[in-house]
Amino acid sequence: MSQPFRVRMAPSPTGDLHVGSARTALFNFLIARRSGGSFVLRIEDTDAERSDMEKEAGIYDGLRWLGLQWDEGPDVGGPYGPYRQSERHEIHHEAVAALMADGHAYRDYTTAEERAAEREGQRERGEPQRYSGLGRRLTNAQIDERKAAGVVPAVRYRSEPDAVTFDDLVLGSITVGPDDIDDFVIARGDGSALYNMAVVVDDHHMQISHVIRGKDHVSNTFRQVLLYEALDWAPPRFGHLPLVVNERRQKFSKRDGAQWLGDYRAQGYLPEVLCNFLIFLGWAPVDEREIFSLDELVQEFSLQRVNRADAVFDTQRLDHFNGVWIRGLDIDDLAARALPYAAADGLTIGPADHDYFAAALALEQERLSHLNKTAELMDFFFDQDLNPDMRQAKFTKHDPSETAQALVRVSELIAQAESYDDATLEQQMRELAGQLGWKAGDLFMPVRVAVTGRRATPPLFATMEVLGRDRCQVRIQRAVKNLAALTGGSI
RNA sequence: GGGGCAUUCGUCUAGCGGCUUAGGACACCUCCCUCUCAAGGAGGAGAUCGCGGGUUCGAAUCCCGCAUGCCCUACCA
Repeated sequence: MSQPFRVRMAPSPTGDLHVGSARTALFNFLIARRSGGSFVLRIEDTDAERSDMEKEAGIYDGLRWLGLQWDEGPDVGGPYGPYRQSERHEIHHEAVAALMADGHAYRDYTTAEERAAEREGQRERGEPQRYSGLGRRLTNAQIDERKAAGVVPAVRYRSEPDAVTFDDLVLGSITVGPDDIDDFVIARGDGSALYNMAVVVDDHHMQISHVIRGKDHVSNTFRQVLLYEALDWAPPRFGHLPLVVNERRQKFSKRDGAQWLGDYRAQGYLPEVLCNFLIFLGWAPVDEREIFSLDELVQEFSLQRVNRADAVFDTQRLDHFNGVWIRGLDIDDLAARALPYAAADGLTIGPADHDYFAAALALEQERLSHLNKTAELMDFFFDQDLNPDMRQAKFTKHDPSETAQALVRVSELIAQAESYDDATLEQQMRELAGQLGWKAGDLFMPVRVAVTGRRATPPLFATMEVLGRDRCQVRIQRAVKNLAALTGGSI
């Protein structure tokens, strides 16, 4: 990639970024950065009636969260604005007028009923359903009549019976036959430009050099190419990415659960992970590495290595990436990221508890699969009233009263330990197990349950060190009490 | 109905005419490590490269046909 590419991302304001759009944005971002070019954000809000500002913000949030900063856009401006399609009506209109002036487009006074009837007839006869140019054949008298009757004409491109070909950066050369493009509408009755028209005009005026988008746009591309020719503008290069599909190999939809970036954020995925995962949906590096930061992707990415086949969004693989990235995070970084999730789940961690939280989190780091599991994994570190259910200890080898006696010994040991740390604790507990004639593991499990209230925890002694002597002592006392209740008497 | 595109383990992918008994990763299974859970390590199972024809000394790789799938087929974007 020698020339700086000017690429763009043109989402509709939906309030959040769709994962498919996020992926398209990623590819565009990478191409721009890699070539030293520009990444343009254009909001395609022409269809929207209501206030889009909030929905627009959702797009910004998603992009920023992923780390895909744009160089030009509605909020940051740029030399080719405005960057909101709804503010470009006049520019579109000029082009539509030009097309009409030189005969490439015409006003169509047919009615919706007439067009529907034509389609219906074609369908019944088993013919391809295409607009035959009804409006071109209306006589002046008919047109006057309709004008008088209040028919508001749409503007249609006047198609010629030629094949259209373009060379796609990903798909290669693509051709559509002469009969397969009809007189499509480029502007509504009210004069506003339709998608294909608006896109061509905007991309041209914004000097977009490469249009990289989803494969679902290839059929639009033929029309757009025609418009570029009619307008006598040099078209950009096109590159169509394979689609991200669900398990059933269809386009992602609401039925497929999480389809918005915000969903993934809420589920505790790291933005780095989304980038890392998404880029592998349709692209692979030259070697067999799998973990890439955005910066590394900028170095490695190449359009030539983009696939043509659609890719299934595999959540298990996403989860795996999340784990790898979480484990790779520096503990302070992880703590800063996990804190909001923990707080959202009701874990109150004041500034004074920060170090304690980080120390505990360090123990859970390799067990944390998603940031939103933080509280679930760590609440026992913060539960002042933890009241361990000792039945979890199972008592397969030693019954509750025996276990209680052992815990009393543990409590004494804790009280006397001159140094309350991982190594000392382990050494002394192993000694105690020996004195008791227990297998070490058989002693550790009830202690674990007593001190954490659960069976699955980080390594026991490191956990006890972080919890601290007092917390452990209190919890073991309670455990002994609970054990006594289980046996129905005292010990 | 029409058009376009695609088709390598269940999934993401490597492969670009011989180096391939088709490589890696996720998930799965076994074992090791081990105080639990993870993480990690070592193995295993899993793809006649959609099917059928060609081209070639030789094809997952090139060509043709078929099948299947997806996308598009609006005065939506």
